[in-house]
Amino acid sequence: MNASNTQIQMRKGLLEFCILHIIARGEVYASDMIEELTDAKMIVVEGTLYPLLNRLKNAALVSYKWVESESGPPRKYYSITEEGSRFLETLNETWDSLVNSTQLITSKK
Amino acid sequence: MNASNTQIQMRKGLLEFCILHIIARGEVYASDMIEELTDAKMIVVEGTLYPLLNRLKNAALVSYKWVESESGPPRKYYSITEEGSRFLETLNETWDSLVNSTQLITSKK
DNA sequence: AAACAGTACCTTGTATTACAAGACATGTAT
DNA sequence: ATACATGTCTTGTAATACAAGGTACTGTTT
Repeated sequence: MNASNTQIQMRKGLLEFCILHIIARGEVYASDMIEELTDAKMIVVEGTLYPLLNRLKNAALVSYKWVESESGPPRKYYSITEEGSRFLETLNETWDSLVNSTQLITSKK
Repeated sequence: MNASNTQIQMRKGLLEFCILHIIARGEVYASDMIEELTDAKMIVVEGTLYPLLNRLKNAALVSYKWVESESGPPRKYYSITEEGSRFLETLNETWDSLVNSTQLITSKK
């Protein structure tokens, strides 16, 4: 039990939420997402992201299309589906509630 | 992939943080913790809590003593250790950082 | 005393998921 | 050709919340 593992555990589940938000803003491919997450100090590696994207796609929360790159291999550009948008709304509520609960517990004297 | 599971995943890792906070405030036993978490709308069941308390104890972040109850079986009253207090401080920072990162991502237009 | 109910602690098995450490395939530059 | 960068994906491992039980102690009712 160490801080590093706990950080991973805390981040768990939040990634799905953040990824959906990023995709909801417009078409992006994996490296775009990693860049944005990294900029926000939310570290994620490829081995985490790709399976997560596949889960989202299998759940019909996102869709993708192949786009040829001008230099390099083709990319999968993801967009959010209607179902994904609805799901994201419930996640927003879940997150607000969770922050609220945690605030309540951790700020008590 | 459903909201209920995602809520569980989001809560994952936060429990350890919240439990440590509750114990840090004074001696409590399991039912006290469940009551406080439930009041704060952070659901947790016994099958989750007991293994978590054991992990914390094995990591020397908390300690406990048996206390006879006036009615019913004896209780394990937990307190936080010095090491636990230090650990909790790093978790506070981790949480702040995580909230900040999430805020950054989810509020972007 | 025997049976029951309430309280408190704990365990086993399952599902989920982040990560490490790779593999593979495409395009560009040397 | 060879090397490098880019992009997608897979396998195996570890961690942990939960469901669904079990065990043990105490007091109450029959």
